[in-house]
Amino acid sequence: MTETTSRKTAPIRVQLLEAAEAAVLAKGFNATSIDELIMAVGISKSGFFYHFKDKAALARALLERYVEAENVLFDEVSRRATELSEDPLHGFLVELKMLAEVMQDIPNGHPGCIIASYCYQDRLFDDDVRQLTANALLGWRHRFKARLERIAAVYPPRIDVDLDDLADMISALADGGIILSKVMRNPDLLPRQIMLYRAFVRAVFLGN
Amino acid sequence: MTETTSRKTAPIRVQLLEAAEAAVLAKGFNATSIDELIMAVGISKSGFFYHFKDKAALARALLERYVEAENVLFDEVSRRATELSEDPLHGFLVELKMLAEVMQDIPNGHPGCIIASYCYQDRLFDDDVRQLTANALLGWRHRFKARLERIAAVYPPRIDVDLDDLADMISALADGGIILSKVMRNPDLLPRQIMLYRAFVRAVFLGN
DNA sequence: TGTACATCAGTGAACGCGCGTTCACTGATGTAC
DNA sequence: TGTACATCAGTGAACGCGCGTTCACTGATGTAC
Repeated sequence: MTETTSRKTAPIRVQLLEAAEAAVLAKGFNATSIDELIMAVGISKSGFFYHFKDKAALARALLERYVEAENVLFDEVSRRATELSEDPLHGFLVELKMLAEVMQDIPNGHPGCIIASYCYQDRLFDDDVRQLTANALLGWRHRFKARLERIAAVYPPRIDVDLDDLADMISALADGGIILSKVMRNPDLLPRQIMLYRAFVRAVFLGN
Repeated sequence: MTETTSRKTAPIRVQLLEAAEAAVLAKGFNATSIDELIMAVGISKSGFFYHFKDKAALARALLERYVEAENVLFDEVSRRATELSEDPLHGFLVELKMLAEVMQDIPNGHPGCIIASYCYQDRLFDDDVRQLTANALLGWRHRFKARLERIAAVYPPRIDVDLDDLADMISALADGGIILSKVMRNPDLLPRQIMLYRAFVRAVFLGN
């Protein structure tokens, strides 16, 4: 009954994290006050400190929740894509298309990447948090590199590229595409960049 | 005698902007206090308000200075590259190589993009500032699209891509590459992403 | 079934400090005549 | 060359408000015996 879509009221702690995520992505961590979060959720200030020992604990919980959710999303899309195709290249191309569609379908565009936000405020956080962000990006590099290597074993690359770089490129284009979309107020720009990445992958392994 | 390399002490206003830029890229705008800037520069708080009517004026000046500097850099690299080659495609490939080298040569890696930073804190700023960031990205789209169109006139694209998207891709990869480099603490990641973009452009117009 | 205690999920009031901003002032340099 | 005034580039003290954090407390639910 604990739905991920959280029909009806989610636990206070989760409500706090949801309010915090939106605020942090819009104003940054420092400008996000505990006061505004408790007002949004309807508890007292001391109630906040029951759930988080201090503001730094909120920062860490927010990051962990975000990374976990992204990993679940990637797992899900990857699973659906590999079900549809035996061939590693075509499976990956399907996966990228699905990823673009997921981004396309977010009502007001992707709300933003907590890692990118934290990266531009990293002096506010301890090394613990910095390590978590680096590990998240490393994880995505490994995830996509593994897929690229399975492709390269079947389709020898037509273009000389480093597979680590090509794996990182998807993180770079996601973060960069989110920024494009947000700044230009055009949600399409992110999925379009992902489709461009797909065209590149196709060119690398298929030659067109 | 007013050197852009600013040997010997720059004007106080410029010193304030330099201190502010470093602080904003490390902690965000809200967490950057006027106190720390005046301590870095050695003036009193009222001295700050002589140069900027309020903190919002600092935000705007910082952004304008950053966009201007980037445009100067792009102009410079573009000029040097077109001098070296008549052919639009080879000129652009040289330009991208130079851009990667410039990024490579920054001592501790690229310090960060003010536009990306502001994008993740945009509720802190007025529409004036938001318009400036959008216009900067639009300018870069037009700049690179013009180059791509001149290439496409000579080298019909082998891969079906939208030239607006391909032009935007360089902004996306720059912003995304900066984030990769900062989070993973590896300055090479940004220039490597730019070289990957170069490989893609080559594939689009040359087929390999 | 009743009593004692523990845990959970908070409340309410107070704190001190850092922040952006204002205001009246100042000493050095530039300009008009 | 001397005087009057204006501008430039700041100083110093005070302000009030918002922030994160602490502390003693509480009422509802769960568990042991």
